[in-house]
Amino acid sequence: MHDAVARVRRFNRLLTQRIGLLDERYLGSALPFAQARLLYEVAVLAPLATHHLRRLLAVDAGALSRGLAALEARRLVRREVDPTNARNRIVEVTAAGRALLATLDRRADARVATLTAGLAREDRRQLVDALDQARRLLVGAVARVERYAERHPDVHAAQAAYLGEIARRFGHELDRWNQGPIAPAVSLVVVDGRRPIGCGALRALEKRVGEIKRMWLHPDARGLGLGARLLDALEAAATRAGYHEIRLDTNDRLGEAIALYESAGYRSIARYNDNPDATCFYAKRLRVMH
Amino acid sequence: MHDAVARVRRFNRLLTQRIGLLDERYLGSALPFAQARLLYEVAVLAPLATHHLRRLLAVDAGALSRGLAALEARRLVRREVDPTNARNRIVEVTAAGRALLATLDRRADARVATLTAGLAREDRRQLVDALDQARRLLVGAVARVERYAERHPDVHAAQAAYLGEIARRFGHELDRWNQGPIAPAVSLVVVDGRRPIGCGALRALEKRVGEIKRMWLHPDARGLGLGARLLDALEAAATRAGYHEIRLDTNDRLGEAIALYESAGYRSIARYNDNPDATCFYAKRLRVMH
DNA sequence: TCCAGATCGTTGACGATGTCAATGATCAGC
DNA sequence: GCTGATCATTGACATCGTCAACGATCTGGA
Repeated sequence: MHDAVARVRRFNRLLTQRIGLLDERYLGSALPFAQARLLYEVAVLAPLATHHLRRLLAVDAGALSRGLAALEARRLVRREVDPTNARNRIVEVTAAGRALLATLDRRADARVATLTAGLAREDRRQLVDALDQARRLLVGAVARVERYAERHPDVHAAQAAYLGEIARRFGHELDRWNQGPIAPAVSLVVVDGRRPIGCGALRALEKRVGEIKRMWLHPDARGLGLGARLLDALEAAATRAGYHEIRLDTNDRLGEAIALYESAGYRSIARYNDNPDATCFYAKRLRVMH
Repeated sequence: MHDAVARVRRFNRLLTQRIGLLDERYLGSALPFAQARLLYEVAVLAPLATHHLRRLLAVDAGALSRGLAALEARRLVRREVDPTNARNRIVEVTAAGRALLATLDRRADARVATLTAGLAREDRRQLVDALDQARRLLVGAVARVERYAERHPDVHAAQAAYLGEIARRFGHELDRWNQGPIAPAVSLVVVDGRRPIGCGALRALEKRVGEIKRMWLHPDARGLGLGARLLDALEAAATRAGYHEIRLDTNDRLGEAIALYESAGYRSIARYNDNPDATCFYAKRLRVMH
């Protein structure tokens, strides 16, 4: 039952935010609609610089500035000047922000539960299945994996979201080893038409050996087969670049990523670098192009 | 292919307008979003009094007044004082309004076609099937058939929409025979949560014989099984009221209605009244309650 | 016949939202 | 060290939804 609600709400979120359904507009009016959506996205992506957030949400700079100011006035988010670049602002969600978000989440759950309460169990199952399939196919129809110039702002934004998510999940920022640019690289970006919703990079590790770095998908875009498409595209780029093998490192706390690599034929290997944040290492031989 | 587009767009409309998806907001910016939606609904429902439109769309009176004024300034709709009640305004769509709507329609079609162009034929079929099923189940989950007081404004609004649609499809208003109140009657209204989206009435024809009048569903709510549910509810009300038989008249130009009646077990009978607009007559014996 | 209360459309006011443009601070690259 | 780019902020404006006030009109009952 709760899983059903969660699945309906994923579709809901896809349609409301990525496209626009079911109007969670007035869940008790704790927050106006746009601010609630903004708070959700910040919670998913923070800590993050606002100009990256702007890219990932495809919103106007003025609107974002005012929206974040409104959230900050309510002490739901915090904006701080980026110490490494005084033009930028880093956004984070406060404890109060997370608490409010949890409340809104419960209300939205209850609303969807009410919505589907009138359905027989079997119909509810069918609804959820149909919504899931519709979501998968809609995203599949819209999403594209594209090669972007290495310095394209969308590349930076998606990679920053990756670093932000890791920092949030690990409770600390990645080691300096993992910060900064990773050129020379092929940068792929997953776009849903208007927005970057994922990324992945390829760089040379040794002669004929490439390395995959910074693969990330927006949480709302996971579980739809996009990860496999992105990985395919990275491998194809590696093959075209003449590599015979791809390696990558990751962390055992990133279960989704590990499952993806293993199902794509990557095998576990010994540590091949000094990355202090990595605990797992994988490799895959590529079919050589002729 | 075109059928696929039409089906996707029905889902689209359900989500954008009844709930809110896919943002046909800026189809060339010929009209702002709310005005385009209003023009569409007027075209589907007109000729209709604005206070009925207000009920059917669940919009604020001020918003509707300003929206219609904006459309009228562009000469897309016409508002005229109701000759039978000077407080009311009757809205109609001008030829220019219909032409613009057709343009917007083509653009939306093209947009959906582009959206699904990336899918393989089989995937596109699955998408359309999933969307249709999701739409059917969502509407089924939300829609209710309820008994309203005979003079409830929503009853009048839905019945007015019925009369408006007939007038538009027939090219002329129904005969006076079919205008005015039809009391004493049971009035059922199909509601989607916020709005009336259908109606049907039952009145006494003879002792133990009831008559169904003014069955209507909003065009966007057709083909989802709601007509059968409404008819069931009317028959149940008739049974409870002690009727042994139900009759109804209709017109052979209303194919959807005739198909519904026949599939529900109604059999064609001879003319039983003087309704000048009716060409077909049906009856069904009810199971007697004990 | 007349009057009180209900119905209806319009208008003003307000806040939220999206968009565009101007501004000033800061940074990157030559 | 200078020029052009990047970034956040702010103002201006139109759209939109909501609430309230207003006047015109109608309805039902005395």
